[in-house]
Amino acid sequence: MANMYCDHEKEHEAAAQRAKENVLASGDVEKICAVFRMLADPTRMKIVLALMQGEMCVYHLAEVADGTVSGVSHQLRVLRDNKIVKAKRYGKNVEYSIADAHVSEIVKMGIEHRSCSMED
Amino acid sequence: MANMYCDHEKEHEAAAQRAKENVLASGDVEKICAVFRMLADPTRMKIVLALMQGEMCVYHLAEVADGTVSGVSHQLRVLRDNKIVKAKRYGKNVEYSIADAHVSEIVKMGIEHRSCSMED
DNA sequence: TGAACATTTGAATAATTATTCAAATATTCA
DNA sequence: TGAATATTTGAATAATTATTCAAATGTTCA
Repeated sequence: MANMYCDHEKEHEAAAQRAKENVLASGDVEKICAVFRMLADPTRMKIVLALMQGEMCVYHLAEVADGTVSGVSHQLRVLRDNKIVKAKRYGKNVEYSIADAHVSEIVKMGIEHRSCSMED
Repeated sequence: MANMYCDHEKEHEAAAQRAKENVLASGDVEKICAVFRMLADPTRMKIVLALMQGEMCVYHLAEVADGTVSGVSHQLRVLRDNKIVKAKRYGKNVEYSIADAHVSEIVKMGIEHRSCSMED
């Protein structure tokens, strides 16, 4: 505490302190990560991007995501467990849709970020 | 195409079509995912949350993230490769900071999303 | 009821990735 | 130059997770 570790010790300590008192203190880091983890997989991302255009059932989602129905169904379960999408059955079919507006917003920001960092 | 797969066939087909013409067509899905993948790991998220309070060097980041200096350094490399953080050396120290404003915005949305879905 | 269709599930495999520890590199300063 | 400090790297291990295929479940309708 008393000894200087680096040139900007004081500023760093202060920032570190703020960080600890901030979100880190809540112990919610893992839960915040969970949202992002859902969007980190290409198959899941394709599913979400597809659902942002309208509700759909597994068959069409598999088509859009270019995967098997089984594989997409597995990911839909994960997405459902994590409250990213919701499901409703209509007869033989189950229609999926985005669970809440935040999800779409976050995805849109991701797309925007990508567009703006095109000059790699 | 001609046969009905489910009750809302037409709407689903239309949405699927839109999805394919949209972001999916760009082939950038993997790149969009990359941003989210960076934020999907607790250690990396803690690093980013810390840096949102101000620039810091590995030692303090390790302290905040409650990890080893080596482990945090590895993740800093990943974050750097993915343009999430940037580094600048000052003498013996290397100061890290958030690479661009989008990153902070996306993280904030994640935190917000978490806060709003507290009623689990 | 049972055949046909739509979707989900379980178990196994394969692939990805975070973490650890020891060693290497970089920088300052006496 | 060499000792001290700060950071990075490489290789190995451990853990997580996406995908696949076969089988099970749910739903309609003749």
